[in-house]
Amino acid sequence: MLKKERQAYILRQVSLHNSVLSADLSSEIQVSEDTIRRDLNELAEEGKVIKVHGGALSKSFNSFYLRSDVFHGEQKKIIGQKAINLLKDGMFVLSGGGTTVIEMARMLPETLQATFLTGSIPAAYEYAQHPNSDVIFIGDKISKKSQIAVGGEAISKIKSIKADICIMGINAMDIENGITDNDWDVVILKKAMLEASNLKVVLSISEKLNSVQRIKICGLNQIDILITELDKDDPILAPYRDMGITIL
Amino acid sequence: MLKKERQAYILRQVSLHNSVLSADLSSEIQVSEDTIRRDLNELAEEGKVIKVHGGALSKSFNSFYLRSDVFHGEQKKIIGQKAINLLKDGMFVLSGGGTTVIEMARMLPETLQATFLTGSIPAAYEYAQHPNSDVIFIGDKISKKSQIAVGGEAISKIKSIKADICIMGINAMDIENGITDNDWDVVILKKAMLEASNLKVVLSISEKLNSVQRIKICGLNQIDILITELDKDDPILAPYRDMGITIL
DNA sequence: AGAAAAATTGCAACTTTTTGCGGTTTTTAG
DNA sequence: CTAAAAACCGCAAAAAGTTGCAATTTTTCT
Repeated sequence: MLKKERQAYILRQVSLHNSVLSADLSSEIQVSEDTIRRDLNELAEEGKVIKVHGGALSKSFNSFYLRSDVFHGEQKKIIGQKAINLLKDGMFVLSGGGTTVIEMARMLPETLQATFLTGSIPAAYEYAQHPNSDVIFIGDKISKKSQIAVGGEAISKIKSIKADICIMGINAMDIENGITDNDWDVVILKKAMLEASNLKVVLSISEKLNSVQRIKICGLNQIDILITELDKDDPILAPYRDMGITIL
Repeated sequence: MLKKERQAYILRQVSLHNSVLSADLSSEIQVSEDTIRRDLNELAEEGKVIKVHGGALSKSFNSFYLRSDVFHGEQKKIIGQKAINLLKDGMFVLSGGGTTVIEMARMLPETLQATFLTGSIPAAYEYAQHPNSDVIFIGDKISKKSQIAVGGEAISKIKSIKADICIMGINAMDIENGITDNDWDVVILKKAMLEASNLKVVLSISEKLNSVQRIKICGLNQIDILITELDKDDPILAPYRDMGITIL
């Protein structure tokens, strides 16, 4: 049995059962556990499974309990506060769904009367807690990984609107490649969100600056404002200011 | 069972019951209490549960909407279990958003491969936890009172589909007036949902039977199946059976 | 074609992780 | 205060992982 064939078999088993044991696979396809382990390592490297002691798990199975990113909570609150200052009564706000954005949503002043458009379940929930702001959910198939609506329906809905401001958390950005991500559906969605908004605001903890992921969302020239937890004169941010981005 | 799998199971139990006992988990998954304790310690370390003597508690903010108001939780679990038996692989399920429905969503078997369509934020969130089922959110303006999408956009989207089954919690029903509610937007939505489905299933704790509210959703002749926490031969249900509704 | 290079695979020795168990200490509840 | 339950500690065995290496297969290059 060829290596590729074997790995395809493993992937099928994983997606079928949500988890596999190295020992089982070994006896099923009659190769040593070492080989299975090496296969699992490769597949994990490629991000196709999650390897654990004794076997591997499917990605989707794991997605929901891998969250709880309360680690940088304080930094995200600082970012949220800065972002809130951009919001004014009457605005149409197109909003993404990362933890940073949700932190912001929790801190919104009750008096704000804005309309939030989002495809993120947690974000919609938070916005809906605010008595004076409206929430419009952009529906479609929900991506389990990120708890947001992705797909053509959502994209075309976004393309049909024009928001005052787009507030978006990101996964990676650097000078050379701009904003990047590793989830195709999310990339498409974020592109559409940026195009549909006048003012384009990006929220990011500094840790994510100067890192790159596989798929490009947009160049830095597309971005108007960058908000991090750092002071706006911090040297890390200088190159971004030089690119013409306003730093808050 | 792999360690991560076990911890995922524990997390699920915690979020389901708000608390777990080490001894229970130990006998459920057939490992020593020490192992459970170590798992709980790890999960507590990661901030995913709160460890206490004898077991662990859920972090209240882990699940993002309030659970305290699930007053008749046990009854709703009975109802949920009955409803789950109606769901088969491959089905398109149109789902409402009451607490009873959410209770059902939490109990879905992981192996179920169905597609859930809903406009309820909490329901979508719960459905999205299931690795093998898809969720499609029917977006529109979110009603703060009920955390569901209401409005023409949602209505027309619902009207454009045909689901196998509609699972809906209700607020009031009686023989004379059928199913009634007191929120105009919700009434419109539920009407559309019923029309878009082949099999129409209503979930209701018995307390809500034989009560009336202001606005009519539909007559009893529109309903195929009624699920309550009562035994199907309970005399309270007799008049509904006489109307031709299947009682489960 | 045929040799060199690279990749794949299984094996053995060794390390790390996981887990259950007995004994001891701490906590809880009456 | 006291007894039972739970937590903790250390240990040892089993399971899984790692590493280096040799045998074999596949690929590459002339």
